[in-house]
Amino acid sequence: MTEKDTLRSDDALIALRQIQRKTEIASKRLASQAGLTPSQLMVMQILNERGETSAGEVANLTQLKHATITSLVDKLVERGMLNRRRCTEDRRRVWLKLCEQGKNAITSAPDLLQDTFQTRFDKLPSWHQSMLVSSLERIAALLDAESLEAAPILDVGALDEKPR
Amino acid sequence: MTEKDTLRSDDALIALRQIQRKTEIASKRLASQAGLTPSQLMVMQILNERGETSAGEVANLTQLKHATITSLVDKLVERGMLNRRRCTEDRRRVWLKLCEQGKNAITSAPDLLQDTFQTRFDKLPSWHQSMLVSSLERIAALLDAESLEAAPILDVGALDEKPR
DNA sequence: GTATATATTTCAATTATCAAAATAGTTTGA
DNA sequence: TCAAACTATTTTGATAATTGAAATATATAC
Repeated sequence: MTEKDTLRSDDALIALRQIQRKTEIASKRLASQAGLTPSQLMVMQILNERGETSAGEVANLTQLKHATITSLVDKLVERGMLNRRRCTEDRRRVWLKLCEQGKNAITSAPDLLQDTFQTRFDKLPSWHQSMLVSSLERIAALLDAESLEAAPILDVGALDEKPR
Repeated sequence: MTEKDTLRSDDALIALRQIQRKTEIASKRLASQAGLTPSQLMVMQILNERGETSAGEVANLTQLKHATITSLVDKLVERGMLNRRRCTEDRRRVWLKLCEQGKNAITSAPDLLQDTFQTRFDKLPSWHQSMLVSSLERIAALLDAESLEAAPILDVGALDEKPR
C-alpha cells in the first residue's frame, strides 16, 4: 500500500465521519421535533422502508435488545404509530407495521438536514448530481457486510471495563 | 424541478440514510467493544479530532445538555481517558483533552466498519478512489449548515406530544 | 412425547439524560 | 467602583431508556 493510498482512504474515512456526525445530530433533532426518541424514530424509519418486519429483526437492525424493542413498541402502539400482529405461521413471532398516523408523523416533521441537502443538490449540474448519487451508492455498498448489517455484537470482551 | 431531478435527489437521500444507519450501528458496536457508551465515544472522537475543546463546545457539537456532558466527563476522567483543565483567561470555562490512555482506547478497538471499508476501498482503481473522496467531501459540504452544525435544537413545538 | 431451541415479554435494576437551581466567574454601564 | 446582568459549568433530583435474567409460549428434532 503506497503512501498515497493510505492518505486517500483516510480522507474518505474522515469525510465519512463528518457525514456521520451531521446525520446523527440531525436525526436527534428530527426525532425531538416529531415528539419521538431517536430509537423510536429509527424503528419507525426501518418499518417505513421495509414494511412489516418482525420484532427480532428490528432488534438486530437497530442493535437494541429485545426487551428494549418490546417496551419501545409498547409506547408506539399505545400512541397509534404502529401495530403488532402475531404471525400465524409461527405464533412466537410478532410482526410490526407502521400505520397511517405513524407514517404521517415521520414524513411531516420538517427535516432541516434533508431540506438543506435537497436545495443545494438540486442546484448542481446534472452530471455532478449523477456522480454524487453513484458515489453514495457505491459507498453504501462498501459499508455493506452482512456482519455490519444485522448480526448481533460479537462479544470479544471489552478492552477496558464496562461503561459505568 | 423536473421529475428526473426529484428522483435523483431522492436516490441520494436514500443512499445517505443507508450510510447513516450503517455508520450509526457500527459506532454503537465500536463503543461497546471499547467499553464505552455511544455518547462517550462521540465525545472522545470529537476531542481526538479537535484537540482541547471546551465543555460547552462539546455540548453543542454533540447536542447533549451541559449537565449530561458533566456527568459523562466525570466518568471518563475517573477512568483516565481525558482530563479537565480550568481555562486561565476565563475561569468559568473548562477545557477537555484526551490523554494517552483515551487515545489508545479509541484507536486500538477493532473497527469492523472501518476495516471493511478500507479493504474494499483500497482495491478500487485510483481514479475511482479519488472520485469517491471528492464526492464524500462534497456531500459533507452539502450537509454543512451552521444551523446543522452547532446550534441547539430550535424549539418549534413537537408535532405530537413529548416522547414518553 | 420429551427435550431442546427460538421469539417475545416481564420484571427489576442500572444508567443516561435532562430541567432547574446553585455556583462561580465575567462583563457592562451608571 | 460596584451592582446588575450575563455566561459557563456543576449539583441535585427526577424521569425515561436500556438492559440482563427469568418467564412464557411456541416450534423443531429425535
